[in-house]
Amino acid sequence: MQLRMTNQREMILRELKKSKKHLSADELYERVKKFMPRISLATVYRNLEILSDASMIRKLEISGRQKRFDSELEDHDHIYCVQCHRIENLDIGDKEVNLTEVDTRGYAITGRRLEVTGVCPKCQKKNSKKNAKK
Amino acid sequence: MQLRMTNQREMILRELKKSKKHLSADELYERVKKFMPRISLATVYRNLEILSDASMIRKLEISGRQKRFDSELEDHDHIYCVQCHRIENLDIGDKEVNLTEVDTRGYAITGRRLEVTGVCPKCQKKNSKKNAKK
DNA sequence: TCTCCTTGCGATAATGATTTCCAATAGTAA
DNA sequence: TTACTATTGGAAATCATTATCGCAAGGAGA
Repeated sequence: MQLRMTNQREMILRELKKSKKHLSADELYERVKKFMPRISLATVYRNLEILSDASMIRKLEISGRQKRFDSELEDHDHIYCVQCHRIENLDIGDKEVNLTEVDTRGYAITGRRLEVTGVCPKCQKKNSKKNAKK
Repeated sequence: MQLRMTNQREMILRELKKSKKHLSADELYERVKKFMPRISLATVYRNLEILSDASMIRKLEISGRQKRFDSELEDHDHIYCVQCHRIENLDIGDKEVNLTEVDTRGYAITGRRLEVTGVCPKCQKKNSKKNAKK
């Protein structure tokens, strides 16, 4: 099957790259709709799937209900707020675990990442306000 | 609120511990149903939520659509088959990244895990058969 | 024991995210 | 132009999960 770079597809890719964040399909839909008011949410889903199959973007299978997509193709690590579900990149420098020393149970490794969970500064602030009220 | 250890709750906990795998709610439902044919899927969901709130089990927020649950409470690492969605534990020994040396962006850290993705031995075998046919 | 109150149950409806279906449209190649 | 195929928008369907509801069960206290 031959891929066509349609306007919709191009716009989706462009907006994802522009944001530099880990957007969900409907967040991206809201952004793209500003330029293409008639685009369908199904088109966004469809193209995110196609683009990640074609390795032009990356699908993050982390964190709860919604999938998130990333225009950064390199493996990198994430920190994830358990409260507001924000995901941010984590720079751990050269401290990564050397997998060659680990028993990987016969798997053919395709990727790796460190997922750290926690409460982000914003939610911490929110929580301390709440607790003060009580 | 006072927790009662009902038969259903006990059975769910027992089956999860017995399996030593990372089961989804409906997989667990199928197992428990063998002993309690009248149990409701809602009860399984409800109790998995309650048990993980009570820190008696752990909810894994990884891998695709379904949540998975684990009776192992300690933080540990996983390897995940991108093809059949199997999850297994990964023992990386003492080679873990020391987070105190990492900029965690002001997050209050609650957990961490290394996620390695790959193709499991079974799927590799399946794939080589397929390719041979072609 | 009887009564009140709370917790938990099973069945089912509702929800939210994602996927599929389908008829219409738009690129592409001869 | 014509024929073919990929892609679209919109709506319906699906899948996992959660909420609701009426009822049963398990104390606690009179």
